[in-house]
Amino acid sequence: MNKNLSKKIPASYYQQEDVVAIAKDLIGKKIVSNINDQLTSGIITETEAYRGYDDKACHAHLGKFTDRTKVMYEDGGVAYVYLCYGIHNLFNIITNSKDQADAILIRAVEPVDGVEVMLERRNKLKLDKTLTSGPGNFSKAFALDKSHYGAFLTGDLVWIEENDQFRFRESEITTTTRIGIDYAQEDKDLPWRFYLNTSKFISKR
DNA sequence: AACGGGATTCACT
DNA sequence: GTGAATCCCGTTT
Repeated sequence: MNKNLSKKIPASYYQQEDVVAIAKDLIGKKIVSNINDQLTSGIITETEAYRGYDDKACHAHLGKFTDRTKVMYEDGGVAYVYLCYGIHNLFNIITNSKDQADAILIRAVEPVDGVEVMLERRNKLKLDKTLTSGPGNFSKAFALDKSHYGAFLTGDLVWIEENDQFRFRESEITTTTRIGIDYAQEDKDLPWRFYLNTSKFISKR
């Protein structure tokens, strides 16, 4: 009774090699934040993979190492958060082993726990798909910002859980191209975005 | 010290 | 569909 209802994913999961496979596998899992004693959770519905050295869309392309990107080179299982367009905190999970600099951007979730808290954080009155779809919107609803740069996904602020109760078919996952990376030349067309097409909480179909 | 741009969102036409 | 908002950071001077 009441077993397996809360299974935090361990660091070894994030340290697997294939960032694209992990990005797809994260669909359907549950992401949780517990910030200022306010717990929010949701089902991951949309992700994008960014692959370290090779990927022209990745901030760590060709080993670029700066104050912003340095956490990407840590062992998998930490958060990489950065400010985009001066407004939006984008939340990523670093994967693979040290120095590989692979990352997965969380682009959308379907809210589960803490909807009232999310509404307050987003200055909204009613739940609709914009509450937690789109990477900036998700981060704001879950109160994830630059203060979580480098946070361990094995810690107590933000983590991901197995979600065995949530079932879906393989055909419910759409594989397509990433968004907002037109500068990445030929890599802009890599099929490294995944979303659960039966959810309405998707940034773009 | 200055400059330019971005893994976006929202309001408006 | 178009454009403004907004600021940190990486690059250049």
